Amino acid sequence: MPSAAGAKLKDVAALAGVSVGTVSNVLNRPEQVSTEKRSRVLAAIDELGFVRNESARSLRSGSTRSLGMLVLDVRNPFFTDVALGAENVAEDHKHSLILANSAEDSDREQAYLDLFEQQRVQGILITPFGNVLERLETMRSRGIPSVLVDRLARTDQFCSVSVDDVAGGATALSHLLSVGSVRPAFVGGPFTLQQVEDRYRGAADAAERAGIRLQLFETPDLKFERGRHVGDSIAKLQPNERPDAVFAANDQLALGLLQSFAANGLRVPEDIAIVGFDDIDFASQSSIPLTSVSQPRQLIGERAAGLLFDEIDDEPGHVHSQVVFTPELVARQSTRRG
Amino acid sequence: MPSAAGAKLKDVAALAGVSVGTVSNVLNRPEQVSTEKRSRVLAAIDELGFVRNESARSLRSGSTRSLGMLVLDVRNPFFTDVALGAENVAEDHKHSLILANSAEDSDREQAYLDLFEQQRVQGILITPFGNVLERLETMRSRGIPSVLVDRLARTDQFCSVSVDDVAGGATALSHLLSVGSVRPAFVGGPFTLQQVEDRYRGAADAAERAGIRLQLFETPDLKFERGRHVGDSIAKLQPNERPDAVFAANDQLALGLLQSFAANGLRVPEDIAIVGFDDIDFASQSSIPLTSVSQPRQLIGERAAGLLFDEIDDEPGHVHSQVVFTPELVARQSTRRG
DNA sequence: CCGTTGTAATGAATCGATTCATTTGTGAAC
DNA sequence: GTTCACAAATGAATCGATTCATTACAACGG
Repeated sequence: MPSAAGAKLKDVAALAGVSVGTVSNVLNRPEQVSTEKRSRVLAAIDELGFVRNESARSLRSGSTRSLGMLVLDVRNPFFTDVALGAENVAEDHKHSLILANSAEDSDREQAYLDLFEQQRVQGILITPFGNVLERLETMRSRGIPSVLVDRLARTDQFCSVSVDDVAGGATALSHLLSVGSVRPAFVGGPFTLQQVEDRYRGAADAAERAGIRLQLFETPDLKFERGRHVGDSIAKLQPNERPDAVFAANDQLALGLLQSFAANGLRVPEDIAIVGFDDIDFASQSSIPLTSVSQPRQLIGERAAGLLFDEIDDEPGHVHSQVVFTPELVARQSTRRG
Repeated sequence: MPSAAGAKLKDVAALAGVSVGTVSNVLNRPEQVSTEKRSRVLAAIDELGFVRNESARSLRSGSTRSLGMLVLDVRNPFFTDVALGAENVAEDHKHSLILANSAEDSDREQAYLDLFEQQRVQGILITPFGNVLERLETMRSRGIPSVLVDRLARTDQFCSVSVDDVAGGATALSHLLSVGSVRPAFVGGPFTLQQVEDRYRGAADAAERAGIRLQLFETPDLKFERGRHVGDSIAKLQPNERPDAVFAANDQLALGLLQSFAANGLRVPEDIAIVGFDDIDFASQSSIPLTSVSQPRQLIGERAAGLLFDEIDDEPGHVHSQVVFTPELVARQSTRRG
């Protein structure tokens, strides 16, 4: 249990009686070193408590063993799951993942991109918030590629991994119809969010195909509180003009509706059914388990990281690709047919 | 919008017509450079798109601008909140926080400590899982101090920031008594977890002081599913031998109980009241909002990071301190008195 | 015995920013 | 006019690991 402070490669070489080059080889290409010297070096490393200096390593070799990941909100379980998937892949490639939180703030987003650039990460996984695509392109031209996560690249300048929200919206609404809804409603907003727009469009189209009108309750955000608020106004409506089922643009909103309905004495699903979107853990853990549209979160992270490594490893021959997952519905009690 | 690839400090110096030392000064001590040269340098930096190489910087200067943080489970909202608090403080000190997930796995924990050591982080925030205290001490002796998070240091070798779980347990139980419980129960385990042990002891002592017996339902873990399972067996008991209130060791467990009781037709809080621990967001977002014992999560992270910087900045004179927060109860509908 | 081939090992040069001892320049003081 | 103080600027040395051209040596064939 040695505790010498700050041994460096040179010291190891001296103690083992070999050259610095040999020590470096033991660290990086152990198969090219004779068994005898290798074990002498390893013994010396152990005795001195030598830890290799990553700064020096990456300065000389020109490459860091790390990826940067920039998400909109670390507190959102969706993103931690995606990050988990990405981290697993990074680990397989012996890279580490630096997770950063733009917190839906353009300045922070820029600052973290600065940081990633300074740290010379090998690549970036990002759910863009502000207007950063142009910057990402110049970063790629300087050798730092990026992959868009949870956002379809409209250009073919990037790889992206996303989910087909239109299909998800259609699935959700079809499900409501299949359990007997004749007066469905959509709750969500703002429509400037592509995902809200897509989920609504999918649902509206599905309703139209069935010859049914989809009522709309537009909201300025997707938070729990907002759901409770909208829920209160829905509960106040006369039974004959009240929706018999709602599709909420995400689970937070859906949980808010659920709480409000419970507080207002509406029975779910008998009086009104609810389907959410994202299938966060708490959807299934609610008192009345929530039906939700599920996205393969870890898989999204894994594929994104996979694409990124493709581009890192094969820079010239790389062809950008857009991976789009189709979400699936998980039926639970909140839409159980009576 | 320049796109030259890989400009380095020397290039900037050449373009601005100054020495490399001056450019470095503009970057690090701008007040020591004349206004004229400073602006010439800044213009050159801009024109070349120069980004300083952090590896080279920290190799030469011997210090990185980063902290490592190692938590038990990034998917647990408790830890993301703590991390958020720590990150804010790190940002104030112009440091970045590298967040890693030991996932309650000793090997991963060791691997991340290796990584932190190689990256020469300035300090470490850690919720230890395996037996790492000894290693942390040798790391400190090599210049990397650490602070224990959500865990009271039993030695005075470390700073720590934690919560008084005994007091929290007592508060929870007193609350149940105050709303009229005469047959309370505790649900939680394993008792090898210090936190479970403490919360139970606090509750048991409070019950004893009131001359009331605290029933115990021990569990092998603290997960949602487990709560549902225990809830089912509690619901099967005869009304006269069934607890009239339960204190769950954490919110996951409490939510499981809640779901089970709802499914079994027990009314909360009329038939049985519930109090949880942690006050995660979803506690308040449940259909029946959950009373819970709340820990100042972000504050924990902030204080921990603060103590760490104290030690980093003032290595010789630093005295370790143990910060212990007292949690507080947030009463909601699940214990509303009838 | 010489030449060839291949494996191990060597160590000086290198990555790019920072540091610091030194030089240059300016103005004030005498 | 000389000295002194002080600010500004310089550039060579440096951090520590990696790289790669070179050397050392052994084995083998002819």
